[in-house]
Formats: sequence, C-alpha cells, structure tokens
Amino acid sequence: MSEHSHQSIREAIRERLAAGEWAPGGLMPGETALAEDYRCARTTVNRALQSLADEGLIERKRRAGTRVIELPVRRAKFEIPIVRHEIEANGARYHPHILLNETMTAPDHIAARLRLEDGTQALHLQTLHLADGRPHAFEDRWVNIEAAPGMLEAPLDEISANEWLVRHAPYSSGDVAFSASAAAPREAAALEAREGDALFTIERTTWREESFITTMKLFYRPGYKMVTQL
Amino acid sequence: MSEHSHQSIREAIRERLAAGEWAPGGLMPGETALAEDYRCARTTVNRALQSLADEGLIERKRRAGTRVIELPVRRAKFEIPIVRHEIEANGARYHPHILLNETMTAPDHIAARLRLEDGTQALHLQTLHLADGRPHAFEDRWVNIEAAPGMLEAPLDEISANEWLVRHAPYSSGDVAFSASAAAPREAAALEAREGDALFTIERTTWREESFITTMKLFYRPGYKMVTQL
DNA sequence: TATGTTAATATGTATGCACATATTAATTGG
DNA sequence: CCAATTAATATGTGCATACATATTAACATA
Repeated sequence: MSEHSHQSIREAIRERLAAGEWAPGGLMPGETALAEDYRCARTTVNRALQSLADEGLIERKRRAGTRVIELPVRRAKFEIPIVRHEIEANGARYHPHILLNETMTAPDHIAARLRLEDGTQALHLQTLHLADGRPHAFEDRWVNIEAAPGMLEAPLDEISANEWLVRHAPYSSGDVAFSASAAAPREAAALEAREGDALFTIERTTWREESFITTMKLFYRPGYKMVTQL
Repeated sequence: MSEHSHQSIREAIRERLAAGEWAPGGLMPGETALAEDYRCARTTVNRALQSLADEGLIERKRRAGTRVIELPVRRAKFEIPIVRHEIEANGARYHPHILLNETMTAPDHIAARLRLEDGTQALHLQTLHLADGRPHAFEDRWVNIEAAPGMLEAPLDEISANEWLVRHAPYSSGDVAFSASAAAPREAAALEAREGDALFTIERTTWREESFITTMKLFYRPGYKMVTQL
C-alpha cells in the first residue's frame, strides 16, 4: 500500500471528513482537484470516493458533485450466522437434535408466507441446536417441498436443514426480522428456560425468483447476544 | 449498462455460480479466461469478481486463483437505525422526551466500558423516544464528557443525544449487540409495558482512536421487530 | 531427504485516455 | 417571463498497459 494507493487516499479523505473539513451537507472538492492534491490519477480518487460512498459517508451525483452526508448512517457489516459456525467459533461442539420432522398441511399464516395454495403439504421441522450438549437455539422451520426437491431424503441428523438448503436450493433473496419474544411452553421446554423468558429471535424467509423456499423462526437461549462491529 | 459492463458480467457470473457450474470449494476460471469469455478487458472482470468476493460468494488469492465459497454466508446489508428516521419513515411524528440528564460518577461497569478512571464524572441521559406521542423506545446513555466537549450545553430537547454526537463527536468505530431483555421496572414504566415483558434491545459503544465517547442501551417497545432484506 | 532458492503465475492496482451519462446552468424562442 | 432547447461539467465506466505482490511449484543444494 504505497503513498498514493486508493486505500491510503480513501483513509486520508476519511480523516478529513471526520475532522469536519467540509461542511456536512456541503460539497467537497471534485475528483480532479483531489487527484491533484494527492498526485494521482482521477481514476484512483474515483475508486476511493466510490468506496466511501458505499460506506454511506458521502453521496455522489453526476454533474452535481460529491456531498458530505449529514448524518452518516452506520451500516453494521454483520453476517447472518450459520448456527453451527457460531457455536464452533466459540470452541464448542455442535450437535443438532431433531424434535420434529413431518409433512403436513401448513397453517394459514405459514402458507401465506410461502405463497402456498390452500391445503398444500409442507415439511415441518423443529430442531434444537446444541452447543456442547447444552441448548443453544430452537428452530421452527417450514419448507416448501416443491421448491426444495430432495429435502425429504436429506440426512438431517448429519447436516442441518439450513446447510442442506443453502447447498441444494440456493436462494436469491430473503428478509429477516430480529425481535424479542416471550418463551412459549414449547420453546421453554426445549431451551430449558422458564415460560415467559425473553428470547432473542430471528425470523427469516427466503426465496428464489418467484419460488418461496423456506421460512423459519430461531429462538436463542435466554441471555444470548448477537454481537458485531461497526 | 451495456452488454459487457462490469455489472452485467457480475450478474452473469453470479447466475453461473448459483447454477452450480463450478464445484463449491473448487477453482473457477481465471480473470484472463473470463475476460475472453465475455470479450472484455481483464480489468473489467477483475472489478466484477472483486464485488462478488465482497459479497462473500467467492474467495480470491493471488497466484492461487478464485474459489467458490462452499457455504456462502449471507451478509444482511442492514443499517443501524437512527430512531428519529425510523419513526418518521413510518409516517409518525418523532418527539424525544428527556427523563434524566445529570452529571455523576459512573458505576463501575459503565466506567469500565468507557475506559474512565475511577471516580470520573460522566453524563447520564435517559430519553424516551415517542412516535405520535406513544412510547417507541427507551434509551439509557452514558457520555464521556472529555471526549464530547460541548455536550453539556447541547439543546437535547431539539436534537437527540445520538444526533448531536454524530455531528459533533464523530466516531470511527464501535460495537453493537442485539439481544432480548426482560423489562425492568424502569423500562416497563417508561414504555407503558408490564414488568418482565420481552424487549428487543440494542447496546452500542462507540469510540474514536483511543477515546471512548459513549455507551448506550436502547429498549424497544414490546412487539417491535427490526426488519431488513438479505 | 530436508531445506532453501528461484521462477512462474494469478490476482492487485495505478495510470492515461476516451467516451458515456446525468444533471445543472445558460440560452433561446414563444 | 416562462418553457423548451442546448451546452457545460462532474462523475461513471471501459480499456490497454505496466508493474506489484503473494503464493505455489520447480529446482538446486547441503
């Protein structure tokens, strides 16, 4: 990373932004000017500015120039954890325990989320994720069988439903919701918690093109925190 | 976006990855080969591959080549919400209500987190964020006064502590934790909830260089979900 | 054989240039 | 004076090229 690499220039500009050299909401110098400042090609400045724009620190518009964002919204670069990785990263041994695995008619709210026609069969799975034998998270999942052929034969005691799906039915998009929920009897029993305990919860629905693949709800053991860096 | 723009090439390669054209964990063709495929310059392929690598779909190493990630970990592009924006985005009117604003000696666990010397004074703030007059979130915050000079004179009834800090004491890094907590009497009263209710909670500590600026805990009203896209 | 050295190679990146494109400012015509 | 047209301009992007750098494979040496 030499004197005028795009990275060092990016960091230099980031410093100047943090120091408030240019008014928030105001224009900052154009690429050509900065290129002269740093004695490099405009291309290089362009690259530096683009990545600062990706981070949400500045806003760029053709002809209009580059502006400093007033309230930079920090994006947390956080990754949707794969439960197994999360557990193994903590040095514990991961083990999934299948509590339920049956094909049945999905209740209305699930059918709606997976865009299933009335009365269509779906795969219902309940898994307890164990870390060193202790309950870590309880997963309640519904799978659209048509969108994931072969799922019924998957060896779920070896590979978790999530991993199987990621490998065999890759999704293109999805949505996630984080919330807190009170442990119902079912979750309390599985997680060895008390009913009503506050559980950190992730809901996720994924699809590929028009075909809805799976929806799941993951309840973490009481006290769990999902940590990330800014 | 022409025929062989870096974006269209990126999407084309993404399709081929999703279709499983190259074995997960295996090598994919080099930049030169792909450039020939798409009849473009190697630079352009490089750009496309770099962004796929940023997304976590492939892994690149000099000399070693480009590999397909076996279990692509999805990164949620989610933004740490600024409470006011979040409320206004829902079409409601935002209003902060200061419940507490005093300078006092920080308790040990706070002092530790802000790296304060024993007995140092810190600013303690409690704010209730209202959406159309109804409680939305309760914020408990401690500010390192030395790292944020001027904070004591800030007009906190007009601008929230968070916004003031973002503008006047920009931070360079921080960490965040998401969890679920049971409403203590304090939170229950502020949020008009019942004691023990499950509250979605965000904890955040931010600093700049070696100087710790602020740490806060944000309790959302019962039922709140933080939603994002994959 | 074990080990250190060297060469080969895929990606990483800086640059100059040309042209594309969005947007603002200036200009023109009614 | 207003609206439509046109020009000016800052960023966006592609390309050829040159060189940098990490890593592996081949090779030489003790």
